[in-house]
Amino acid sequence: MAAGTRDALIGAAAGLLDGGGVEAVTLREVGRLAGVSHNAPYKHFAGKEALLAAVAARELTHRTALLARTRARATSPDEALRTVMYDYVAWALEFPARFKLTFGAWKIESPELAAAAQEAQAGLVELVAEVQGSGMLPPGDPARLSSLLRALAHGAADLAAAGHLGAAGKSRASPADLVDDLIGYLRTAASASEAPGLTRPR
Amino acid sequence: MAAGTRDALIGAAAGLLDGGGVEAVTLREVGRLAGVSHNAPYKHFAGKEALLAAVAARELTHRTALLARTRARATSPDEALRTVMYDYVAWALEFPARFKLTFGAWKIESPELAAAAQEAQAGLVELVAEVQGSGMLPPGDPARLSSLLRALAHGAADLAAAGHLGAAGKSRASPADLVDDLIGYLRTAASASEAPGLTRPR
DNA sequence: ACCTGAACACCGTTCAAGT
DNA sequence: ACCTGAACACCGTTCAAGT
Repeated sequence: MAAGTRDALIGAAAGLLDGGGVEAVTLREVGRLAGVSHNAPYKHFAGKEALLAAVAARELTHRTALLARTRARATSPDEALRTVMYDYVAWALEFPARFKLTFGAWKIESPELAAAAQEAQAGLVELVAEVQGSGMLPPGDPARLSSLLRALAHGAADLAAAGHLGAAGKSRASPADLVDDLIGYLRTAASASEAPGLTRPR
Repeated sequence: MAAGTRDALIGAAAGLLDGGGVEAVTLREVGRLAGVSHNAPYKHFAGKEALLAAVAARELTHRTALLARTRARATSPDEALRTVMYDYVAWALEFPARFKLTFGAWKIESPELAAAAQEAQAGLVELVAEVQGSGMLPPGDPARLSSLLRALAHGAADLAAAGHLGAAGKSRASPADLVDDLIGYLRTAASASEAPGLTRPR
């Protein structure tokens, strides 16, 4: 009640999203779940797209908070990075609709959403820089290396959520397996770049 | 004319897809573009979802043919792999709606689509195995390594298409840059695994 | 400031017919 | 076998009111 109609609408939309994907979230049903009429949402959001952007912003904010908590609790930057990557793919597999919505293409200008996205990215870059400092990742621009890590996690999670990872039952690698593989290769590359007589090609 | 109504419907749907995304492809508009009534599609497809699956299958078949042509024309497996990866991200950036549709989650059972997906994957696995043979990629299960490569390309392309790669103008890495980075790290790891006195951790 | 009911244009799908 | 027109239930959005 005290939560306000706006938050109730966002919550109802998130619930419908989890239940049946984006196509299940209908402004009319959202209003029904929130206990208001089917066009009350227009007093809080410019339209359906704006409501969905608010859901995505809330989700991104949650993810950023989780990342900060993981960093604070981890015993090492290396462990924190792994946990963050695992959390990312686990989240995508558990809530595929939220995942797809959050990283969809937004036609709408949402400062709230843009700010949340930037903060999430900044946290990962900081973490990657820390791991580089401990020698477990190769040197170089931490922003670019974090883009590589994120792209891998994102792609593995998206393909797995859609059932496009290891089609036949042959060698089905989970997204977490691919995360492990990448980090392992990067660690090997980091060691090689430090080993005497082995320099990276310029 | 001789193309048949079915192909005309698929072509019309693909055109609408490119013009304004999935939400722009409407069974009624598809029929209009194909010169038939708004419910003629039901004589060729079970419903809207089935028509979209047919578009995705056609797209996947095209991509598989392109991959085979790239392999045949390349001067080396290494060059072929790079070209295939670049083509993948370029395709995603030029036709984001087709890309998203093709690798979306299908609730529908489409043998045509499943067969096309399997063939596309098999081609990449063969290519990766060839590159491994030339020592430019680390050893191991080629299916798993190809999943890693594909997941990176997929994630980089998807994030870039949605504008989520390198938010601020700071260090915006293109999907192709990330592909280069990954292949470079893998090559370093492959060299390290061959270098005497440097073994991969078991 | 927030909400409502009626209305409009649109869509996916079904059905009874037509050839 | 393929196509059509009418109809049904649904949706996003707008508008004139209400408190």
